[in-house]
Amino acid sequence: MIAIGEASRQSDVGIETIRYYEREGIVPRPARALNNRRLYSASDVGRLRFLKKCRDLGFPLSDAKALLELSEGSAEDCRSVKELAEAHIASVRSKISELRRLEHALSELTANCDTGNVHCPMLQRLRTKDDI
Amino acid sequence: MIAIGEASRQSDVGIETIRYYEREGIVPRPARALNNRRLYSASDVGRLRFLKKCRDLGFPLSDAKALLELSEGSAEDCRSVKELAEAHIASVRSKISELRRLEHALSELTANCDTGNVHCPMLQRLRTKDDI
DNA sequence: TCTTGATCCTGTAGTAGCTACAGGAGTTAT
DNA sequence: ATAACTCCTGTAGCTACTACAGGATCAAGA
Repeated sequence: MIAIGEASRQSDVGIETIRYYEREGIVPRPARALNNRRLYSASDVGRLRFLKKCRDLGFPLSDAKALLELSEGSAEDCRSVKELAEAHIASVRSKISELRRLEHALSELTANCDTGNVHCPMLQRLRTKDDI
Repeated sequence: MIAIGEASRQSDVGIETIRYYEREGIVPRPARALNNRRLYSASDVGRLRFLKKCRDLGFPLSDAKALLELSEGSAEDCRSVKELAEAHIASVRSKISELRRLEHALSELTANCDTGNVHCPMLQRLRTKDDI
């Protein structure tokens, strides 16, 4: 059993974040030493690492929590995992295309930008153009 | 001079958002009628529309505020506009590549997902794999 | 033994950019 | 007169942390 600082180091999840996950009920409350300090087991650290990977993959915390529960459940509900993952992939793809649209619009807007202009073409279009 | 509801309709900025912009000092405080209701001029609406376009382009509100100020300033500082825009384009591009990395990782993780699996391969990899 | 520095505790507030109330007052149409 | 609408202020909620404040405890060295 290790203290929170060591659990943080082993899982690469910040100390404050660990306590936050506990407050939010994402991870179970850990054991406590006689001096009231939190004590983490290997499987506690495993949960934190699991959550870290989910978050690194961009899953919202609620999904990460659900995935963790699926992972701990008796029957591994592969279908639910797949649904969560595919919904997330879809949202990632839609973010990508939205950002590409932005990139395109911004490139167009700044195309005529030259530092010597008296009237800034980008500002003019932001003032007047109806569609971006 | 129009009321806030009409200004909201004309600018496509929500009523609560307009009041929020006022609180935050993004737009100047509008005139008030004798009954204390806000009154917006055509240029007030113009400012809101300008901000809306900046936000739609993904500029953070602080940038939108700066661009609005540049747009209202006496000398149009095209160089500053260009700097803001290019920094923003860079951040959009970096978000895109991060999301593409995620998309790739997620596709790999779900590649072996099939609803009939007894052990979910994605969960297994989330539990064990060190690098995502 | 004393002290120093590291670690831990709880609880609260801040971040971005809104959005959604509550509770009340005034306006407009029938 | 009454109902439905719009407006007002002020506060709280959203995501997922992060950063304190103010205090307790612990380990190691002089």
